[in-house]
Amino acid sequence: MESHPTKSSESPSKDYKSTLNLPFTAFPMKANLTQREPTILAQWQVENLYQQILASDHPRGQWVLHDGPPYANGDIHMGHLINKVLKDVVIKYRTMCGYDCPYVPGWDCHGLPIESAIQKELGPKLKSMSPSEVRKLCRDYALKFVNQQSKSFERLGIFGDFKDPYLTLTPTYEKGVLQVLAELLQRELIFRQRRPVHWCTHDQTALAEAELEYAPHKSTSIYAAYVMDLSVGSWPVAFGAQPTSAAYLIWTTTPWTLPANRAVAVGPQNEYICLREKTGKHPALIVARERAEVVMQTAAAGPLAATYEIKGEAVSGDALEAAAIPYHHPLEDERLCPVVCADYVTLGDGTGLVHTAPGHGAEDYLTGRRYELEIYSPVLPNGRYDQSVAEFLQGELIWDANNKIITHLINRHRLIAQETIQHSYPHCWRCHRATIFRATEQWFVRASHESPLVHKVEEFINHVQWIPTWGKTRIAGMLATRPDWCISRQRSWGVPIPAFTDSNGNILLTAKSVARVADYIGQHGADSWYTDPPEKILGADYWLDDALTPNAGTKPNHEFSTVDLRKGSDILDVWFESGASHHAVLEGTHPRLGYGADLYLEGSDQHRGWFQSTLLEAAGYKTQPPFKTVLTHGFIVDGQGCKMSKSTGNDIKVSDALKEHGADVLRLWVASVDYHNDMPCSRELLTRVGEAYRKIRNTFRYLLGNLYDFDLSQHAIQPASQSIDMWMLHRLGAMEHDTLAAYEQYDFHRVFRNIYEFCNVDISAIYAKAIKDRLYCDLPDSPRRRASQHVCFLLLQSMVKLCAPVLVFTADEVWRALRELSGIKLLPPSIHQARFSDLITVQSAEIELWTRWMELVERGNKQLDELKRAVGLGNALDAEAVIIAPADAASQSLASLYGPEIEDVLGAGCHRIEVGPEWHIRMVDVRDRYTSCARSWKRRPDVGTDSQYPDLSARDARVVEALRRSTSDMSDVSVSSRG
RNA sequence: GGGCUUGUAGCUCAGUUGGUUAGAGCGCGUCACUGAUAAUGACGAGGUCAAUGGUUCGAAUCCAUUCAGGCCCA
Repeated sequence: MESHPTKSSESPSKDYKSTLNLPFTAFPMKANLTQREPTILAQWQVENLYQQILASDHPRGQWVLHDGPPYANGDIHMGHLINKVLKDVVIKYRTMCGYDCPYVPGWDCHGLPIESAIQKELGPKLKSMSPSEVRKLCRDYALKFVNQQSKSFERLGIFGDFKDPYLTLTPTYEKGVLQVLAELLQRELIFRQRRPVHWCTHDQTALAEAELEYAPHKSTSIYAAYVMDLSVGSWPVAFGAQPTSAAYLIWTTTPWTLPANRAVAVGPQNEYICLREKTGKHPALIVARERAEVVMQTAAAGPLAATYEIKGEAVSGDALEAAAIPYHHPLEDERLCPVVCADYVTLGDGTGLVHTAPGHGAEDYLTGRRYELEIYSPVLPNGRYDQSVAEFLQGELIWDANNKIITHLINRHRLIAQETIQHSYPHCWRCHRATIFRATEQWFVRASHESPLVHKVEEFINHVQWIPTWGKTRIAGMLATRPDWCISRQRSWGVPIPAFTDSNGNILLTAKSVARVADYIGQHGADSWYTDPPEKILGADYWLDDALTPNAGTKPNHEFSTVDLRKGSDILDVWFESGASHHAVLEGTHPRLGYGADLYLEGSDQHRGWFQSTLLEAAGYKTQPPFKTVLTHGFIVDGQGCKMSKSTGNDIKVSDALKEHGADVLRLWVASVDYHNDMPCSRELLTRVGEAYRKIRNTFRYLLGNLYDFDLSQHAIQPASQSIDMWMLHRLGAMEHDTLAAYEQYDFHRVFRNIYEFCNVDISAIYAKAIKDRLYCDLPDSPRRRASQHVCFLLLQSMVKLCAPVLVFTADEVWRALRELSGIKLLPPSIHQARFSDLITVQSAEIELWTRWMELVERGNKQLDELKRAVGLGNALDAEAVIIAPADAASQSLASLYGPEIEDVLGAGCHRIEVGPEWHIRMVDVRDRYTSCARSWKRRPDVGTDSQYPDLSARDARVVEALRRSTSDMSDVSVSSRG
């Protein structure tokens, strides 16, 4: 080994380093994004970049993504991040395709969360304040968070009209909302009805489905006997002899609804039997056959402590109904209630007989309507019983009433059993307290499945592209089963439902009156509803002369006198407000956008939320759908695929992640995972993405580093057809093609994969390695070198564009470095003003040969590794590639043509061609055989050919000699023009 | 409990209409380089395709059930 000539023994080596064209660039390897990004942002501000982009030419016309408004409350979280980044990526991509893509961010500013926050701040002071004063505080609160979130979004590199966003609290927006309401009134799609709605007794308001959260809740469940009046109807003979007393056994988890009981529902298909207690002292019980065993076990432990047994045959539910034996109301003995049939009665739990209180349950209500039962709801807004109930319950809080009712039942021997159960139960999204169903007078949009509105929505749905495709199934399914939409809320922070009542109780809410109020509020803001008198708001006496409000209790053609009107105090559901943005923004606050957005892009939860409220409203009066495409993304989960939440401690804060990684890394993370499903995120994953970012950045740096003396206008040169350059261009073309297709299909994780693997494999492991020798060692102006530099430039230019929608800061930084190069000064200042270039295409005939050469390279690498282990060969430059080619002339000529390229792709010192039966390669340790070139470090036979440079290979000797001459001839021109 | 949906190496993802020994990049391990250097290259080890049971000559792929997640609802 010692006999091998080594580099260190060749002292002149150091002297040659100055004759090399080593990479040079001011572009730093370390990104330091946390510091750098804000300076880039500041630069964009100075350049007024977003406005510049909007003002430029857009040959492909307008393309609008309409922003779904986040709630103006709290700091932004990862959910905001993915949504806004995805939107921004789409918009930047479209912009670079030549579209005009204005982005108007919006905020949902009204609603309970803000009002609750203010209430909490105010405490008891609240009572002394007028709605207007409270609204002022709510407004300030909302605007504060709009401002805060706005800054956070901009920090993420999101472009948009942040100086002129849409806010649901502006008068113009509010006007738009009311105009939509007027349109729906015009088409008789709004009605008023007494109906059970989800009700929060703490916040004293009706709640929408979207305002509920389900959580475990402990309830007292009871088995209660509703004693039958056997003097009426006919005892089913199948039950055996008629007992002296009998009862329907019901099971409920809400004993407090017993006062409102109006019927017992049975399943028409279910079979019922009669249980008799052995002693005969207690009433016989009617239960579903399938539930009998469970009931007997439970009852045995109950207050009656009795054993029951089955007597007689079973009868079906409809037979039970037909028997028409009423029962005595559990709390009002004199009231007789019927047995009715209902499809929803299941045998999964309970007794198969359902206590039905039409004023306190959705299904109960429907049953109540069908059987014309009283929709009775004796509970006040604050959750206390009114005066219509039994005396011992009047004024009682319902949650406290359970025990009183149970005691009452026990005293009257009507409680068969009682237990505490834990089950999932709806809670108010704000105060997190359990909610109830309570029948009240509310405003509804006719949106249940029999409404014409729903048919129109179904039609719209078919004309929308849903991504992923199952979005359509999902929203269609929801639509098919949805109830009418309760749009009234008993709060102050929102858009008022501009209904008036006169002293006779007639209600004024018509398309005309609402349109009139819309104009007024559009001028004076919704606050004016609370401050200004009806005659000022409406302007003149008013007639109910257009669409009647069904069930509003107003006679046709009733004449209202504005001085006799009182303003209603309900406001609209916030979902109605945001759902109106298709008009209030696209045709109202920002009419340049126009109705019918190209894209809505939100989390998949919005199938029930914004997409649906938008569709329902638009279907009420528009002929075209409000969006052409709906794209949904999933939710953030942790490394284990579990939901992120503060309570489990697996949540990642945007501000922390931003501080640690910078916006571009976070954006790259968004692009790296498949957002169609849940998006995994963890510290480890972000670190991984950070590494990917560094690889991409370093690739840019390497390419830039090799272009320091490249002038596009002078040096651009076509590579030789057999060169690795051609292979590289071909790969670039293919990558560009697929990456742009991936953008077009919103497949951003494919964009990421393409770019990242391209950096790792095509550029770094293959191309950069192969062209090192020619870039570093050739004469600066050698065609071979210039051709590779040109390819480096093309790579850089293409990749920086492909990265730009995602890596908004880094791409801009690279772009500005690119502009500094010679001969290409016409580029726009920022990458975000650039357009995608035409695709690079390379004729494929010669390219196909490269699959064969790459196989040889792979085998060569394995052999180099074996040589490394076997004989300690550390450097491929000390090896010779022996390319074995078939003997025919064509193969031999191919081998000699591609030999030098294969040598370079392997990073070998030299190559030689041999004849063999088939294509093969053999790597040979030539440390004993050849000398290493002191300049290129290639170990090859032609070292020392030039006697003037005995330590150099032929190529290097020529180069050094040429450099020597040029420096001595033109001593004022430096060899390398770096810096 | 219902609707929609997901489950392929440690991680992120590919796997066409079922067809050899299930792939890639990263990470990891080992080694090399020190002229991309807080970089770079090479080689290598990793998988019962969530589980079970079917259909089939043949299943990651089709069917059923189960388990574990997610969103929405009850």
